[in-house]
Amino acid sequence: MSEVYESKNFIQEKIEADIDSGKHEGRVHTRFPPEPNGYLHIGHCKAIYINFETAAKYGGKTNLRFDDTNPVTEDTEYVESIQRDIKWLGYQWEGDPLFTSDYFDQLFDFAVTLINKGLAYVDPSSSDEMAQQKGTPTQAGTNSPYRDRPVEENLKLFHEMREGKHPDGAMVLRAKIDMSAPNMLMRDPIIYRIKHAHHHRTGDKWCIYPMYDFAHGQSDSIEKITHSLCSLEFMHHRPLYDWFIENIGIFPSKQTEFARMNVAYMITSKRKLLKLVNENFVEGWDDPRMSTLSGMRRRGYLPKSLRRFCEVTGVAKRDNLIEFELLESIVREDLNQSATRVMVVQDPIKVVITNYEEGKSELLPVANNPQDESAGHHEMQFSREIYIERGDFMLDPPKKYFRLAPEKHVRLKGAYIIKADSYKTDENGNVTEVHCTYFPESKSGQDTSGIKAKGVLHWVECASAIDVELKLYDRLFTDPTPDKHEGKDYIDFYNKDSLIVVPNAKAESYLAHVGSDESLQFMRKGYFIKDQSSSDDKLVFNRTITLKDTWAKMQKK
RNA sequence: AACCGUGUGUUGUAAUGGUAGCAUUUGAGAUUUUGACUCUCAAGGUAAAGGUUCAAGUCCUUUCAUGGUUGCCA
Repeated sequence: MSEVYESKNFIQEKIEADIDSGKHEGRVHTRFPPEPNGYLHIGHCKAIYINFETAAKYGGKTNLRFDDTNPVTEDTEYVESIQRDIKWLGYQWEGDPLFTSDYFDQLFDFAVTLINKGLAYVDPSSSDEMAQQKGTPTQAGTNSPYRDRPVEENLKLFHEMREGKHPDGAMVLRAKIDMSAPNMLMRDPIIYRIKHAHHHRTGDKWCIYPMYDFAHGQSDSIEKITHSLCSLEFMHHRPLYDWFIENIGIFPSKQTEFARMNVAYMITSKRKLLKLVNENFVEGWDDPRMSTLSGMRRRGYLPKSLRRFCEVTGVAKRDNLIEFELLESIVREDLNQSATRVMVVQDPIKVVITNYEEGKSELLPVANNPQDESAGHHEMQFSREIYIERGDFMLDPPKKYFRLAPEKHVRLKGAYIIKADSYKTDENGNVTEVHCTYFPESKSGQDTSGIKAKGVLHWVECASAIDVELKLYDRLFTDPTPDKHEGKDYIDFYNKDSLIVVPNAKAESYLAHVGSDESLQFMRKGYFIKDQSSSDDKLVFNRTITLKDTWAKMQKK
């Protein structure tokens, strides 16, 4: 048996080393710990992928834990959207969703433990004073005058904090570590603060809340998480993470950091996304232009594409900026495999086939997906008057133009070859109607005409066409890193053409019956999905992405 | 400046000290009843300098570049 060398990322190598050494009896348990204060975005997508896939690879489990230690910003709306999005992505967490707030009692006890060990103290210093004490990265800090407060006094004050005897900001509980540590986080970090605020789950039970550093690691430990995978920004927190676990004496979860994924033209700052929503640059968190999972779902991206995107972009520790084109190529590749082909004319111009008998019509079969024989076909009505795309007819075509022009032949996809004979114009010289003749022997699939037509056009028969609204989406920003320019706001790079509405496109009747989960390809145009805002009276389709267009690219040169 | 990280084609990511590969992108061509898809070919890379070694992207040293760290956010 020859062994194929399998390349592993650094997290997998670390886990395999742990398994080989018998750590935790080879158990692998990860967690995804979002704060419920915003919608999940492409960056979370990567974290979800890494946590769930890594555990699954080693037969382990993954918890979903809401890191809800800041009642001021958190809300149940987000708790729900987050669960919906993770499920949509295709992952299922272990058991019920968990909440850091469920551990508030234990965390309080942990704090008491530290106080009793002389490793935490209550400090009434003001915010400014504490900042002074902290020093700077190059300058050691100084001890708080309250650092050596006796244990009994700390205990009494801490309980008073809990009982609501002190207002917000009056005092905090601090860990007693090392005010001269090179790592600023080790300079007696705050672990509990007073916040007389209503919590989305614990209500008014608490008026003190633990800080992230005093909640996250311990929550991992309580859940017996073996591998706590997080992004690089928490690297500096690892010594603190370990310090608390060690000094409280609880299960030794270990943190490993990876570089978070950055994607060109997408922003992932919750605050900046929220501003786009609040100031109506987009229609909501699920606007198809947003980098949120909800947005990408509404845009028509498939969950498997997102998973594959995460896989293909890999796991490493270096900063990265993934090209948007890579995401697009994956989205196209998956959609190409499964999308139903239909014809929709975005900017119609009427074509009259003068030698086609008036009043006659026929039904012509069109393959649902040439990539997949088993997808079958549907029928399109054909008759004397049809619409084609305005841009597919030119009076004075350039070289290598395969489309319709006077005296030129084209194939109507799935139908006949036609030749343009004449046309009508309005008073401004714009073409309003094209008159053609068709070749009865050139019928699709049984062509005996011998006529060669290089161009193939999509079309929709006038009488049976239905009106639909199209929303053509493009990237939200005109710059790949809109929020990385000094002195410029990311809003300055807002792409005003990121949404173009086509109110009256002409679609074949098939679209009247599609569901909102059916991926569609509007032939020669792009991939679309029915929007949730559609009603029986008004159908709306979102453009997921265009088809590649080499002709347009050639034209630009 | 100090501390902690990170440097492989345009971008992303592989390579057990032993042939620098894959995808994307770009370009050329073939094919095509979607100027799509598919196929073929091509372009393009180990930050720099030294060292160890039969052999260095990989190990060591120095330099350079780059990210993070001075919230009662997570």
